[in-house]
This record gives sequence, structure tokens and C-alpha cells, in this order.
Amino acid sequence: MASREYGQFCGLARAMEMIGERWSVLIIRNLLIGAQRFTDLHRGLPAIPTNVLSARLKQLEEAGLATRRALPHPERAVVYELTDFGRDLEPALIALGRWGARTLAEPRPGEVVTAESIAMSFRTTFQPEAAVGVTAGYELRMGDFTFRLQITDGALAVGIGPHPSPDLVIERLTGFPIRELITGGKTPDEVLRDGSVRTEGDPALLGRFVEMFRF
Amino acid sequence: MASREYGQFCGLARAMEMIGERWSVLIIRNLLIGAQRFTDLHRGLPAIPTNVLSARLKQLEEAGLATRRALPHPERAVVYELTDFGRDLEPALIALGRWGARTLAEPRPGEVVTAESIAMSFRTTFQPEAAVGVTAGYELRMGDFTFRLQITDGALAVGIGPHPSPDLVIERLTGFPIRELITGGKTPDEVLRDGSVRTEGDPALLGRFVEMFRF
DNA sequence: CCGAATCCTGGTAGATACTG
DNA sequence: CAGTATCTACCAGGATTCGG
Repeated sequence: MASREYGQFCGLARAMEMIGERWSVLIIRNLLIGAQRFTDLHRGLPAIPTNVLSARLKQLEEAGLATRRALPHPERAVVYELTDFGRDLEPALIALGRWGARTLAEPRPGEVVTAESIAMSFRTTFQPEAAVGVTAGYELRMGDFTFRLQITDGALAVGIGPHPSPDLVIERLTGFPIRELITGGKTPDEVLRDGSVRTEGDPALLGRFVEMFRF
Repeated sequence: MASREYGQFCGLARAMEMIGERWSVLIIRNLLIGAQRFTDLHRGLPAIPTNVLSARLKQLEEAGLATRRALPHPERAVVYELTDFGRDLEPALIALGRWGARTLAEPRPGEVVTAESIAMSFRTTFQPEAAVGVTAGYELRMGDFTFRLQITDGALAVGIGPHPSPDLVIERLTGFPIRELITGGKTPDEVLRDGSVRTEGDPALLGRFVEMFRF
């Protein structure tokens, strides 16, 4: 038996052979946002050594989860992108992230919060059954980060950066109002009245937001 | 930052810190069947070094996923068992196993098929929406292994060993008829007529079986 | 500056032997 | 039965270097 295999004819064992090494699932999490350059990935995973990032990308490519592509001319850059096969891991990563999030209390000393980890938290808290038939675009402005959440016919797409045509913009002014909305710590009325958020657009969509994103 | 952490405030990163090391998820997969002794785990994971199994069990216990318990007197033995927290990983493991199973073609040279990996495959192929309201007990006899699948009000429980009061017994006689039923390679009528399976009990439950277990 | 490759160190896993 | 001990080999972490 080759040394990095599990010696079992089992789907779960095969999955762990492909993504079980250190950093792999976090790289995939970040690629779920979209194509990324080596440097983007390194920025989003500041603690990964560059040689390990390099090795993992090569492995993910060999396993058919990601592709490496050189952008056409003026943009001479290399981007990494998930294949359909790699993207099919999303439900499993959401389930894992939801399980792990139960242990999140406070950031540990030295821990960072990245845009990609916040984007993942929108995926893990999304409640498809509360979004059936919904189509709406949200822009969330949270200090340094802005996210676009597009729900199209009940399906969620998460992006980093402004939304081109949001139905509702939710802007954080103070504290952590969006986390409080999602955990149920505060109601939409409360965060509007205490001045921790400001909205632009259809105000009814804030109530819909807390129905669709719950933890 | 401690060396085995990811330095990110993220549920997925926390999950990988707890179960991301080699062998951990396969140990959890085997514990999903029920309490197991050290030797049971080693039998179900023949390729794991005993020192690594020992270390992983200690870690799982420290992380609150499993407990170590000495059985009362005459049975002087130690069993390991998942906590509720550990058992909550089941949906994530099912999603991962389902994803990985897409790459399963033939066993690689030297690979073994264990009872626990087959039990996992029943979990990954189970279709809850096809089992809504169903209550039925199956006993599956597949050569060396026998499994009990109890569906109670749409919820599946998988065990290794005979079913105390099966509504239908499905016995493999030749080939891989149960896999063929689940993948759609053969219909219930076909496997009955070609003599690859024999059943005892309510024959209608064989049709129900292929509706509830699909890949 | 981007995307690595190289080198070194220390820690983790694999293999096997051994013990209460 | 349920592990521990020991040794080796490999992998990850960290820093530096290098070609396009």
C-alpha cells in the first residue's frame, strides 16, 4: 500500500486521501469564492508556508479538484479555479463548517478574521428552506469587507465586493450587528433603532434576511 | 500561534483542527456504528499504527468528540464511544463520503472492504426524502457481513449484525446484487430472477429499498 | 512583484517490538 | 487486550533565494 493511502475501498477514505492533508480544505473554501491567484490565496491564508501552498495546489490539480490557468495577455497572471468536481465539495464543507462553528466563542490570540471565512459563514448559516422561491440581492458592508449575497430562486451565491444592483444594502456602523442578527441576539428593529446598522433599499428585506440566515 | 492551528477565526478551520489529522474521520466513521474497543477499531482500520490510534483516541477525547469508558466488572474491557457532539458530525461525514464515492471504481490492489465502510455506504446512499414516514427493518446478508438497517419514521439507523425482527431479509447469493440495486444496475425483479439474491419477508419492501438507497 | 523552488529544522506518521 | 516504546521516514513550518 502506498504510504498516504488508507487501504480501504471506501468513499470517505478516498475523500480524505484527496483533501485530508493540512490546509487543503481551507484552500478549497477560498476557491469557492471564485478564481484566485497564488498571492490572493496567500493573503487569505496568511499562516500557510508558500511551499505548502504550492504543493497543495499541485495536488488539487492532479486530483482534478482545481485547475491552473494563465490569464490572457495583458494580465500576465496565473489563477487557480475549482473544477465542477471540486465545487461539488461545497455541501460537505458547509456541513463541516456548521459543525465547527458551534465551538466558536471568541477569536484566540493572534487569530485573524478573513473575508473568505466570513463568506463561508454566510454559506453555513443559510437556510435553504427559508429561501424557497426567493430572489433578492444584498450588499453587506462590514468595516473593511463588503460582500454581495445574491439569492436567485432560493439558491445562494456569495461574493466578496460590492453588489452591482442590490435590493438592500446593510451597512454596519458599530459593533457586530450582522452576527447578532444571525444568532438571534438582536432583532432587525433593535439594530436599526440602536444605530448599529444603516440600510438602503427595501426595508422588508432585512426581516427576510434574518429568516434566511440563522445560526 | 500554536503549531497545529490555522490562525483563523472560522468554523471550518476549527473543525479541521479537531478532525483534520490523519485517520481521525475514519475512526469517527467506525464509532458511528456504536461503542468499540481498541481492538475492534484496529480490526476495522487494519492499516493504522497502534500508537497513532492511541494518540487519536486521546485527542478525540480531549476535544470532546468521544469518551473512554471501562465496562463494569466481569467484562474488563475499555470501550470508546462518540459523544453527542461527535455524533453531530454524521451529516458532514455523509456529505464527504458521498462526494468521495464518486471516484470509487474498483478496489486498488491491497485495499480491503470493511464492515464499517459498507455501513457508511448505506448512510451515504440513503435518500431521506424517499423514506418520509417509512418504518421498516431490513437485514442484509452479504457473505461475511450481516447488517441491520432500521428505518423508523423516515430516520435510518445502521448496525452490524443480524436484525432482531426484520421485515425483510435480503441475502446475497452471488455477485454484488445489493450494489447493483443501489446504483440502478439491476432492478429488484432482475436480481430475484437471476438468483443473485434471496429474500424472506414482505417482498414489496425490496422495491421500497431501492427507492430509499440510491447512488 | 508574482509564483514559486530550495534548504534546514522539528514534528508527525509508519513499522515493529514489547509490556502490564 | 490495550496499549507503550523505539526507530525511521516523511511532511510541515520558516526563511531565503530565484526566475519571469
